[in-house]
Amino acid sequence: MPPRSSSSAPSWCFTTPAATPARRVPSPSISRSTDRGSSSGSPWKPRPTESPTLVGTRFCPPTTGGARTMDETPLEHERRGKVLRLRAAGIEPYPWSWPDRVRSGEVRRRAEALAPGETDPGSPVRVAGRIRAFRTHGRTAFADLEDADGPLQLLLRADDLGEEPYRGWLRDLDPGDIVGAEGHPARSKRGEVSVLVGALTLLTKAIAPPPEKFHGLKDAEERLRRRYLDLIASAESRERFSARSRIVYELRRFLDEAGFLEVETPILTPVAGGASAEPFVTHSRYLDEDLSLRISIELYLKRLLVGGFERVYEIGRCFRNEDADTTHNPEFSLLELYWAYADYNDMRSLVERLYERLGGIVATLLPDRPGAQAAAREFRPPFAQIDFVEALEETMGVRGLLERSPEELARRAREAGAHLPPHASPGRCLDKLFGHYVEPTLRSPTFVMDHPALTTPLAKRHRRLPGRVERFELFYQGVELANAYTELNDPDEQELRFRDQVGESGEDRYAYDADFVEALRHGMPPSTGIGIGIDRAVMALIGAPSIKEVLLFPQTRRRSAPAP
RNA sequence: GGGCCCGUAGCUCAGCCCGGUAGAGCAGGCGGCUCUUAACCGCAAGGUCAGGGGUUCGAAUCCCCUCGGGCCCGCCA
Repeated sequence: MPPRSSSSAPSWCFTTPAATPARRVPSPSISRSTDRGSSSGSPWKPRPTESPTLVGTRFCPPTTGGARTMDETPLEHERRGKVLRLRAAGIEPYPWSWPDRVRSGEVRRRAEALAPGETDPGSPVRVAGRIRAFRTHGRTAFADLEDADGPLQLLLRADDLGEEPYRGWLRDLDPGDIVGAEGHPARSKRGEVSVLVGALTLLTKAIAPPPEKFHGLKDAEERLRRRYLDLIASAESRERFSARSRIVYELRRFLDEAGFLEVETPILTPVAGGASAEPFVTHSRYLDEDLSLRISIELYLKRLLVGGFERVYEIGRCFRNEDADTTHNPEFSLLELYWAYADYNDMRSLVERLYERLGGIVATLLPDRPGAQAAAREFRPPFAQIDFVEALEETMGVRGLLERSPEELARRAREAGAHLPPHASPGRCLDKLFGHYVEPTLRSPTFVMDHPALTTPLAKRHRRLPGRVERFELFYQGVELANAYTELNDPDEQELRFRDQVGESGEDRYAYDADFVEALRHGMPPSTGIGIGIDRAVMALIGAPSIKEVLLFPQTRRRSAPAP
């Protein structure tokens, strides 16, 4: 670390040569001219040979390279002119680095003890961030800087910075520019935590202006398409996505502590199985075969149970070539977990502890978000449990539902508003009925238990209840948050169910995975498995109304070219 | 796939019902101001009214089509 201080003057004083670190070689700043003592001739007087049009009309950029392009706005044109002027003055608008930086939180801590108008006499700090607002006030100016820790005011005075820089390049500074400032923690006379700046360095010139400083970016479409602007303008948005990252991080920690091993399995697969959904299909030139992007992770993870791994999970992107809406995106993140020698009761208890942990995390992360606070309150074990059939019969006011004819079930489902194909299976009808009558009523966390076997071909039959499988789904606020089974591990039954599915649907969307059946023949231990949609889990935990609020870049249509 | 709503300056929005020179604030320009914080004061500028077509003497405004987005319903474990 090179020496920072000078014996002759306060180290932060703008006009002191040692004001900036000696190693700051590739990072020219406004202190550059004084650094090198080039006192002859101000860099602010444009040299006529280089940019003649700067004389007289300050804001008419030079013609060389300054011509306004077709799709450039007047504002951007103006800012490009500033770039040229800065370069003409020997200031690099896009320097290389800004070492020894502290974040605004550090400054805030040091300035907290100060009285209004007081300056911390200790060592200077170097901060960096984007300028959100700029208030000039004659020979004093205020800039609102923002970095990862939040906002921080810069207090800039001509007396500190020097006449030429203050009247010169500071005027070419705009909201949206990224700057580095060196100076002392201070409080303004009004008490605002600030940095009393001794030297200000342009770190990145923004050509395009940021969103409006007070209202931000509201247009829903623009917020999705240009998420970076949403993030610049909205602390709430930044916190939301940070919270998502933390949720996934805590999820991994929880599972690792529980002894589960994270693995990675193929996304490009010959057969997209494990769920009923339309896959995206692509083509391998190497194999000269069509491959599907996975729609679930299930069948590969179960192969690992056959292979001897006893607790595995994967968190990964899955893809379904279907519509997008407030709860669906064509690509989404799925957690699947498989646990040998355990059953769905063990899994239920794991899920309770998991959501309890995550609820506590979001409550801490997002103290001002009602949805997050509600989640922390609600996800307290034990969660409610209801029996699939009992709950449905009670809500519908019908007895013996499982003994009703397929025709009656289809009729009742259609009466409930479901659009069903002519020969919809009874299982499908029961699913529809449950989705219509019961699911919307499940507001607090509720396990729906022991589905009819008809609705769930891939789970193991119930050990006591005939016609049922060992399965649970977790619902919260009417949305499914988890789906778990005691897994089917009988290879012959698995083969039959694959065949039934393919035959019954009459569609090619159900894929017969012969290789998976072959794996089961070698013996998969009794196991339980679960799938949790990460995006929906995050939505539930933070109270987001749409999946687009928890996806950084949700799928959007290509912007169309103007019609001819 | 069906219904409803939205698209005006870089950003946030008026104007649209009831057709008659397209407005404001922020941001940007010029000038002023040594403690402001949505700073303030003065001046000047900034537009493919999403795109195309139609009605009309005249269309941001009325009608049709297209594009993009949002919400609801449907479809999709």
